[in-house]
Amino acid sequence: MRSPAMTDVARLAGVSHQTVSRVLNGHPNVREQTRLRVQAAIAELGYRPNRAARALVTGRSQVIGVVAQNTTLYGPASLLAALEQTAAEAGFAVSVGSVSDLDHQSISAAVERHLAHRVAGIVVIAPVESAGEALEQLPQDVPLVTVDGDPAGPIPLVTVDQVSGARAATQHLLDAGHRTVWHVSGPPDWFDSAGRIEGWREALQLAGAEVPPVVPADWSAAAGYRCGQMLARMPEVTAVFTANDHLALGVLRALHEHGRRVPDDISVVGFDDVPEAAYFIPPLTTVRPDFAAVARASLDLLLAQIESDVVGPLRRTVAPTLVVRRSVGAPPRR
Amino acid sequence: MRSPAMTDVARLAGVSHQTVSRVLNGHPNVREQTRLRVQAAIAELGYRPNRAARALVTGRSQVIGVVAQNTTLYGPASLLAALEQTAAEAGFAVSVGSVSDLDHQSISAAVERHLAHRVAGIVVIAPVESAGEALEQLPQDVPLVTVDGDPAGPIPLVTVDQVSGARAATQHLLDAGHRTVWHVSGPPDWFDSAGRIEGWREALQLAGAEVPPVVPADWSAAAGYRCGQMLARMPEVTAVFTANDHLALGVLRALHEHGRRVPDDISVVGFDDVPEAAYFIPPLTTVRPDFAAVARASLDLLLAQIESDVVGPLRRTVAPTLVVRRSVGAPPRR
DNA sequence: AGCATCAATGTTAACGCAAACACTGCCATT
DNA sequence: AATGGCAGTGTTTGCGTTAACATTGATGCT
Repeated sequence: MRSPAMTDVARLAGVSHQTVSRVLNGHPNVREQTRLRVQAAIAELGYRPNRAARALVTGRSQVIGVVAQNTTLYGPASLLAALEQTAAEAGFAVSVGSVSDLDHQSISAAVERHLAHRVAGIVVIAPVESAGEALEQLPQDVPLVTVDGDPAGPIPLVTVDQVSGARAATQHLLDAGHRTVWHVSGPPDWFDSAGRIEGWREALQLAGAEVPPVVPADWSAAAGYRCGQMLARMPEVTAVFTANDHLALGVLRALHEHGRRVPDDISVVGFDDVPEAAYFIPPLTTVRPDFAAVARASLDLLLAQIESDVVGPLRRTVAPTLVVRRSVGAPPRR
Repeated sequence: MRSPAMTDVARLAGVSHQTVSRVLNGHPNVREQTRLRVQAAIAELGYRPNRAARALVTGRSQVIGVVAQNTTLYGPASLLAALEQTAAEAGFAVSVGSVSDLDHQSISAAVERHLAHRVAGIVVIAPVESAGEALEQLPQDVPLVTVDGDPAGPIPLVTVDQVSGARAATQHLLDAGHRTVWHVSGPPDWFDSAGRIEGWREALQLAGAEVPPVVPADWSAAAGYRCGQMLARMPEVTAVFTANDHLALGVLRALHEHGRRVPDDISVVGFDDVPEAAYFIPPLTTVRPDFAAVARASLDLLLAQIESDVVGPLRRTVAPTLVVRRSVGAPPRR
């Protein structure tokens, strides 16, 4: 028994399938009484429009493709969830296309998979340079938005304001009385890392503070732990801003093992506000990006392109907020 | 300029569109020379088959729908990522359908959204009773697999062996010399919670140990912290098994604040092995579920149904492994 | 009254593809 | 030489939908 199609509904309601289509798509010129009859027939048959057929005839499906690398990380996972929810509210489904690397080939392959499905638009979470390059070379026949992509690139972009977030974090530490702030950074090829470094450096320079060398890491607690072990041995370090919360966690443990108390001896600030950051030892002061806002902005940009075919250097920035907890204090008296 | 269709390829290759179709779908009876000509034409035009058209004519798209509640949590996020990857390898795309609640209505709505797209199959991450009930009442015209669903239900199911994992965790604590083990559990309506409670209780009973009352919580570090504050005040508590790692994190902090050292005074074991568990203070002994294996099993079951229409009480269980770190030690001498 | 207008509805033609069926040679068998 | 089978290919049909166009009947205007 195949599922009912539009003609079945039409037959039951005593109208043509086209009228059913009009009811379904909210066209104006349908008599109220007819509309009700059709809707009753739809309900009675449990009819559900076939999106594939609609996609075929309109050339676009009501699906948005998302390309991301590692949806296990807190940031991407949150973003994906927010995108899905926002898209659902706008009547779109979300199809995920994970990708092992953010190199040219993987990105193109993922995008083309989405293209084969005739998605209405694509959101690429493209935090590294190579991703941006890959996208620029893509056939531009589908609405595209990048998130956390290349701020200097030509592709419509939504991004968390890394710079202002990092600035706020650093300023917060300076305000507490620290002479300077060290920074444990994320992977060097991520734009997120670059932005956070930039904001940190700006805040220091603005305050006339010395700018220590960046301590390079990745996003993992493991790397944070390694860097923390080093920082713990340097008595002049009294304040650390890490590029994310997991790095902070690693740093916290290293400091703890070396007997350096937080915040009494060293203050620490993270980035992301993962849900458990409030339960680190001590509770972590951190910067919270608004993923829902990023998702909304991305969809806005995408829908704007879908509906009006304007492709321009669209850009949207979402400001994060500082969440103050107990991991920051005054520097120790010398 | 619309994108090329099969007929365009056919014209260029000097064959009929049907031959192009045969080449695309790997049908045998095509001369090698013809195949090459067609493939050359495909490459030249940059032709890409229209999945929507294929879905229309075959009645099934090469898409698998996933229904999940909160893909921000580590477990669901990992599972989703693993599913996506496994599905991609089998030539399927994954469409996500998040759901705010796991009640009847939300689940049905999400499933029906997927049905409208004529997905080939649906994976429901359905860890609570109400989800199972909703699914049983659904029209059974699409292959369906639940993950972490009702072990007693009639729907094909893949599940992490919560019981054996919890048993191993508890046994590990008993082996370290503890007289008994306390358990901080997850939300009471989750099957995961129930399974972990069951395994914990089994291990205690098998060892002839006293079974303390379950300490009820949810999955959050906040709840873990609250329970930890209580447990910290009870001198007889020397070993705690928490239903997940974030609970353990909260417990660890509460214990730390009360001056109870881990593992010297109290031992703690978690569940999930989140990436940062190794950097808790101290590094957390925990149970690691194999999400990739769960994803593979789910897809196996789904593809089996898709290909052969066998719907039976299929069931697959994936055993987790204990990861030993430093949060477990011998109980303090009295 | 006659005609234009317009709302409400129906009819037809795509969209791109795969399945069913039909056709064409060629080869092996009788 | 006639027959049958079969590999290789083409033709036709229909999937469920929307868009474009066609039709109908009622209304308002001159």
